Amino acid sequence: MAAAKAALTEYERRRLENIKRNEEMIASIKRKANDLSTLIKSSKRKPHRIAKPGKTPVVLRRSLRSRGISPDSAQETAIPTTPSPPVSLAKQKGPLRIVDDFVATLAATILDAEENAPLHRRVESLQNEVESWNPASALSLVPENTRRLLAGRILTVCFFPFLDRRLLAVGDKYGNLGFWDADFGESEGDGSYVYTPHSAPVSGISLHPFSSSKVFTCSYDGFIRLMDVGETVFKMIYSTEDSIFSLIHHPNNTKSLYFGEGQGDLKMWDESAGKISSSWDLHEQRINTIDFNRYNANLMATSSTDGIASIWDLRKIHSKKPECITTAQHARAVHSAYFSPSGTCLATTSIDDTVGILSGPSFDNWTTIKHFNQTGRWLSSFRAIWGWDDRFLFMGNMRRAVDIITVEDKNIVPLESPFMTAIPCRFAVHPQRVGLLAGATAGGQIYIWS
DNA sequence: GTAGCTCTTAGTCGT
DNA sequence: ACGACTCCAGAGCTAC
Repeated sequence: MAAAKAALTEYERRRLENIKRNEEMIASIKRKANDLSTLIKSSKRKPHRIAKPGKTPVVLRRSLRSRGISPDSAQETAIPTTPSPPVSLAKQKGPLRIVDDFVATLAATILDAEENAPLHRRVESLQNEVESWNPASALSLVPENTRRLLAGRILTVCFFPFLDRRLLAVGDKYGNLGFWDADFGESEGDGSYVYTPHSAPVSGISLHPFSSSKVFTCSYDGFIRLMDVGETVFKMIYSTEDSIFSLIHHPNNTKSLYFGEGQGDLKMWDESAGKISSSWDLHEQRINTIDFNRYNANLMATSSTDGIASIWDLRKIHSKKPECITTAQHARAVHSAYFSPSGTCLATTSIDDTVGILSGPSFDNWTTIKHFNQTGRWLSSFRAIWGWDDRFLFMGNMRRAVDIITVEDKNIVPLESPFMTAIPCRFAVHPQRVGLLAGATAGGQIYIWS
């Protein structure tokens, strides 16, 4: 009890600090972008649908092609044999400045939402809401909640934790980072913001736990970048020759950023020290996901293409090749391993066509659920994610549907919609709002069920 | 042990 | 409506 109270106080203290900082930032950004803002307000044109051909610079705005819009500039059509987006500035090391008319709007949205968000959603009220919630009847999709945001296959989706604003961050194959503000004002723009901080697939997005204006991304290009919307810059946090496949903040120790690099390495970047402070060789092949148990943040789960999902105790991984608490051995590559909301189960997804559930006091009880997971090479692999309690899992279905798995009886109900024109393969649940589920496709679309 | 080849698969875009 | 193109996933195979 005492610990929980202390944690809350710490949380509140940090939030108040952030709010103060954000106020200053908003003022600063609004000052800096005053001309641009008036420009936006006075025009009815839609953000990011306008070409700016011929502009050179450090602009990180996406090309039209990669946005899924046919290119109309002579420059681009002149090179029809180059299907991939133009060689991006994202390849260079060091910070990338964001030169964009609309980033001020995005920054103000994020900073405002963060400032106005209730200090803490009561866990109990969330639980009451969850108990009476039933996905099959509660989830529906309407056309306004679908959008093609990016051109490439989406690998990552992430909700901002705002109660009153449905804001998503999404990463695709081309290194694009897209934001979709589904509650954007009607008359101005369409709530889309697209940047290109990377030159290869964006494999992970992690928001700073106490400051949503700090968006960390990792990529196959070997970079970890930090989009600090308050400073309108993509900082470079870390770079390596290997690919980076997964990224997550430690939920309590917010200055620790864990990421999976190369053939099975897990590294920890220490924000205070500004360097890598730990490195372990946990797997034989790439680490696809990293997750922390929210009721015992010393427990960390990894999933790897080597066919193994493991649970580690951070207090006991001192050596270079540490021992794990439990492993789930799949027949083939494991694409995800996520702790359930209560922290008592671990759900794994493998292309051996099973979803595994580890449960029991020491996670030694193992059951599997059959599920077709052969996505092929053009779709992102399926990952079963938990809903808002331990009852349901959500994941993709090759028949253009969302599969809702009831863990208790292993029953699978597909959720279909005429507005779903492609197979959703990556998902995110809203951390604060029960019944808000986002799915993303290989064609760059996003769907928000509610 | 590993480098190299081959097959699978969905969706977009251009005609 | 159809065909070309995508192409850093993963596995199984062969050859060294």
